Amino acid sequence: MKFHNKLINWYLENARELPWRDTQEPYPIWLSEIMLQQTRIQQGLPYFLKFIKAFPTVFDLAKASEDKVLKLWQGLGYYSRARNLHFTAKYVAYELNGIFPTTYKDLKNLKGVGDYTASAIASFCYQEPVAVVDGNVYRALSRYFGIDTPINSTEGIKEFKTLAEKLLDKEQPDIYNQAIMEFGALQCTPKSPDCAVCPLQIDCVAFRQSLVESLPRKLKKTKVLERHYNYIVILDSRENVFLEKRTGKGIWKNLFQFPLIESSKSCETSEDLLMSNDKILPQNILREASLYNAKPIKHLLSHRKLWVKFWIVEVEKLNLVENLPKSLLITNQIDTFAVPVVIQKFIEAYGFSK
DNA sequence: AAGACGGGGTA
DNA sequence: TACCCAGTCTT
Repeated sequence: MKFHNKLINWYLENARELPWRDTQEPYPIWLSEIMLQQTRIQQGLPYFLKFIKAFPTVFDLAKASEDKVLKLWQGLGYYSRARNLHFTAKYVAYELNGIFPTTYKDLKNLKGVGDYTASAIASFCYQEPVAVVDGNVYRALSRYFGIDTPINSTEGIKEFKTLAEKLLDKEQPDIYNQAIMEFGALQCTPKSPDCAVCPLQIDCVAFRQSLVESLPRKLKKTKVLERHYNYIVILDSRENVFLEKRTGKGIWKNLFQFPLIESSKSCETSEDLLMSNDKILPQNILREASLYNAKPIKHLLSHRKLWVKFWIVEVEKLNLVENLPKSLLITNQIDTFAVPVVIQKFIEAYGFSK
């Protein structure tokens, strides 16, 4: 039996039921694919359900504000996905009359849609014979064929894509693509796959040569930089608080936060804050800052290790504070703003009223 | 070609 | 800790 037939037979027995597998409509499939980039199904699923409920059609998503989209995306990470999602929704709704492109080539021109996602939508919705290559596919192919080319090298990306195209069942590219990804996710898992019950075991090079644990190969990742973040929570008795929007480049773009003072070393006193203050906040405000968490919160990202401290400044009335940057906004509805997870956790711990 | 970009699950 | 997850975009 051919490789793709074994895979599809396995899939028909083992496939999970997922909401985006009930349909061939591009909107929910596009939405799910964007959400699942570098994201486990278990983590993405509740967000998918939330989005479909809030935005049943691409027009509803297009009509929403970016702030609203980011708020619903809060906690899922890689926020450029949400910004690109919203951009593309507006493009499809207003420039394409709500009709998604129907080919791999045209889909790939959409913002946020790369090789994988274009292949997924083209095959799932329109049965175009194009092969998906995601983390699951890399792992399954690398092991089955015993390929040790690093999957994140330029050469590896080309090699695995070519191989995937060759293996594709062109009569049912949608089923085949689903099958190989599901196989990687459930059977050919990163750690301790249960090779004893694998339908491909007999021809699997990695199994026969005991290479399962060492494949796939991957180039070393970049090193993690450490940073010290001091968030200054300025509030009055009515729980009005200052927020600023992160703009420009860098993490958490277009999300909100308390005014931030970044320091090269850990700040222990309000004097330390003054030393690191980049002419952002008035000195008389900072002198009143009291440290909320003596032990910094360690917040790990894929490329950063953040040490986070929150400082509290209570004032009489927020709108009487002088010499503040114009970029700050005042709110007593902090729960309506999209914030990074580390700030959301503080908000819940501190007990802002909802 | 290498980095930037989040957060959570797992061993 | 370290690695991984239905990757894409920028430099």
